[in-house]
Amino acid sequence: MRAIIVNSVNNGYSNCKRCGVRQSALFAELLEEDFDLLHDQVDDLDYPAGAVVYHAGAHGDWLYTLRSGAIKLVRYSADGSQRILRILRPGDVCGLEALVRPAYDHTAISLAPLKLCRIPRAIVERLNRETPRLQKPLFERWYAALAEADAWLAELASGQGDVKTRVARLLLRLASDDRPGEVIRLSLEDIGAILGVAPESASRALGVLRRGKLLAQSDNRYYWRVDTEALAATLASHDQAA
Amino acid sequence: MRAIIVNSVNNGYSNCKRCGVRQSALFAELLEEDFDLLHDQVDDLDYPAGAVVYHAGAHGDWLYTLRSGAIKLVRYSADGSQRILRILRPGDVCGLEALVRPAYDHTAISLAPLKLCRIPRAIVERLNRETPRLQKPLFERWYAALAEADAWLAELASGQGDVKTRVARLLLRLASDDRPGEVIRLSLEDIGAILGVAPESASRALGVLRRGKLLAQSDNRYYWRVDTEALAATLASHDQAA
DNA sequence: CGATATGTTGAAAAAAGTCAATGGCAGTGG
DNA sequence: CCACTGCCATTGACTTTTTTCAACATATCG
Repeated sequence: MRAIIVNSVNNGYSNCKRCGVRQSALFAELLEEDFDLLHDQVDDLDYPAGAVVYHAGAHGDWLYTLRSGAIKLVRYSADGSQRILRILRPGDVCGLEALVRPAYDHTAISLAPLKLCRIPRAIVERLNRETPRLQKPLFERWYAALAEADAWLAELASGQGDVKTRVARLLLRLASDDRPGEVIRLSLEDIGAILGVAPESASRALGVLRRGKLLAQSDNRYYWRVDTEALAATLASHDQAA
Repeated sequence: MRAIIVNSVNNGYSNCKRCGVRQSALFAELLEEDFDLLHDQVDDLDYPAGAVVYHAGAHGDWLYTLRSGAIKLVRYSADGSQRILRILRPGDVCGLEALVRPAYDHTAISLAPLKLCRIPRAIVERLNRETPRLQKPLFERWYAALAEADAWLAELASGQGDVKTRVARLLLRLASDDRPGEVIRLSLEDIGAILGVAPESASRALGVLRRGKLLAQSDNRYYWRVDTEALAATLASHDQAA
């Protein structure tokens, strides 16, 4: 579980330029010349499910872009309870705070087998110093993280409906174009750590969705099959009523 | 209430350079020469309590730095309910998203009479283009907003204790060195919109704090008097027990 | 194939929400 | 200056939701 597998040390020129997530990722606007700086510096990593990419408090030496899988960002309280602050999906960047603070703020744990690119912080800083083209994507990333946090506060926190509707909203929010009809599978404990509810309550909410044919097992053990449209419709009518 | 009072159009050179919140604000690291760009562009505004600084969806033409008072950032749901996503205090920057999106994400409303500086977005963008010195403070601001959102998710959201402890944590988090022993006074409805609880529940929680001498009226109608140390101690022992 | 994790379900207890009545304060207008 | 009005806060009684605890089922992994 703690093993990390380094697939290959690529040269940035050939791999990053062609990377599938490049459009949505950090290096979308770089030019040919800029990629020379990445040469041999970006590593391509695989992690199994449940692996820790980094711990809160660890020295922030790398930024990561997620190519496939999903990551939970966790914060542990003094009393040992945990809270999940965000779920990252392909295209997202992880560890941005390394650009501003010496250490990571959260613990990053994989929810499914990961493919990610590990970029030394120093390289990002240098690129950012030497070309103006990295700044906009970086601002976009900061904004994306903040917008996601705001959405969780506004939609998922308590007072925004009963547990059942909040679980439904969470599933809908986790849906991505990346895997249509599929949503990353969360443990009851994880749902609890996102919504601030007891795992039993999460179980009951999922039960209702399953019975309503809105949720089912997927072929892939790390994902659920979700009827996104029907779910959205249910939520819309529910909101209307309220 | 909708009136805004423009105190004075200063010239950036003389006023911004000497501004009390400059150290913690956007322009901390600028040099003499950079201030020439600010000349006559930064306005000094006063708002009464309860005034709207900008509406969600409005064109994001300005960034604001808060010099005194407090601002709530509000998001309204489809059903008319509101959620408060952050409370800004002196030194904070407001409307950062204007650098990345055409419109503001939240509605900004004053909780007490405000003094703030209004900076045209274009000026910030230009300064940022022409000097590398603005980038770090901007990154810091993005990070500060995100760190605050994370803290609210982790400490204030449901599942992190009963209403009473969450209200206590909120008060503690709103305390600032700016006004030692004082905390911005929130209406019960606002506390509800932050914590996702009913105003009546907030009232009962405040009642307990008042009876424990941890909370009292202040001379200033817009603030509470809070025994910060005692409050922190109460919370610490409570956490320990749990 | 058993052992441990994780998920499900029921019943009781606790927390918070709702509803309604009351009280207090601020600002308004006689 | 006082009474009136409207808004916000407080409090109690009752209802609903959610948690908790416990038992049981199911799946996963060695």
